[in-house]
Amino acid sequence: MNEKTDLRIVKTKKVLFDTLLKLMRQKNFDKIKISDICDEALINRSTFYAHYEDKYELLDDFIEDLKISLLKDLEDNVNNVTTKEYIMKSLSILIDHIDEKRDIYSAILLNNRNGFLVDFLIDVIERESLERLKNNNDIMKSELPLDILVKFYAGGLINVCMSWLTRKEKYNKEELLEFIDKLIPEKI
Amino acid sequence: MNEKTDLRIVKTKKVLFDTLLKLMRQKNFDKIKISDICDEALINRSTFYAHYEDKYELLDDFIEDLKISLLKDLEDNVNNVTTKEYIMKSLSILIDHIDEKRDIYSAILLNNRNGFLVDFLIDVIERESLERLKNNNDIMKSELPLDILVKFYAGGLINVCMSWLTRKEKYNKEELLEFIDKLIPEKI
DNA sequence: ATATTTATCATACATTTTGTATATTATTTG
DNA sequence: CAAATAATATACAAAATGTATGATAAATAT
Repeated sequence: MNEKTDLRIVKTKKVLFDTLLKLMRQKNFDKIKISDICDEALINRSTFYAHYEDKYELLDDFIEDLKISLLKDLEDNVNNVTTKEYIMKSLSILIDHIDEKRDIYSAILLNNRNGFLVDFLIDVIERESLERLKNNNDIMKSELPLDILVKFYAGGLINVCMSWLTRKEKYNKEELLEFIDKLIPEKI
Repeated sequence: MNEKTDLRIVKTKKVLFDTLLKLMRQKNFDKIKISDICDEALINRSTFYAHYEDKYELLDDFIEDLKISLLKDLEDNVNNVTTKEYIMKSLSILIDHIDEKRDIYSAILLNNRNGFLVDFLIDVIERESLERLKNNNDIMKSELPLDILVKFYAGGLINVCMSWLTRKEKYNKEELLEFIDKLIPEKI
């Protein structure tokens, strides 16, 4: 196994991704046609259909790629620290990631496809910190269910990061992280 | 001014809304065709075009309607209390609202069109509580910008409410409000 | 109640976009 | 270099959209 995919396929998918991104910066995904993408990408429309059923599959694949690259950035985030430290470190990596791929995430945001980030963060927190949270006396005695707590922070923090994306000039990365630091309680 | 709209228009829009909702519960908005809507609604397709340019305009109008009804529920939420009390009351009304219109919001959520709720909550908080927040010493000395704070809570709280929508059996409305109460600090 | 207005309908048709099929060409892999 | 296969060019069918028009029905105004 680990069969290498044909170079031509790699090329085609890359140009499809690039073109999709380019078009998503110009207009809403809803209004983008498969023929638009192919025209712009200079590939034959039948080639598109050889790879994807429709444009939604292409977008899914595109976002899947984003997720994988995000996961890769996160993977050596060693988790032998406190929950807060871990979340802060994860968010720092996430912010670097979306900052580097600013144009991509702006387009994603513009097209209301950023929901996956909240789920992603929930996954990360649950995978890495659920046990620690369960053993946290402060939280357990607050009688706040963990799933609620995790959803609250994931939703809030991603919303802050995404809004920062559109107003980057207002605060720099370090300031943003300071604010986030203040939003997450120590005792968590 | 205040010219009454023709009854037939009211009827047509209502059946279009109802049908859109029905279809959105069955499949993704992306996959719904104008002809699907018209067939199901038993209206002529040219009638559709007499009112809307495309299905996205219909959806916008539908969501606009939701917003208006939400605003109406909120409007007699007298605001002579603390910020926390005000936000709690607003969320209580919001939760009642989405609970009553559970089917609608489930469909909206399923179709990733719930982003407007976060913006809506931000608006509500900013309109009603920004001045009070500005005069809040605890917040001001924390050096957390208000816009960040508001976005954090709006994103987090809406995310909690939306996830509750899909797992209603887990907690009842009163429990949910208790949890939210614990998530919002007293001093705010 | 009747006249007027106008929204809806039925129908037809042009256009756009999608989806599929096939033979040919070009590129990659082994 | 040979075999495999991805991409292309092309054609065409089907689906969906968008527009136009006269007839019909429903609502409003007098």
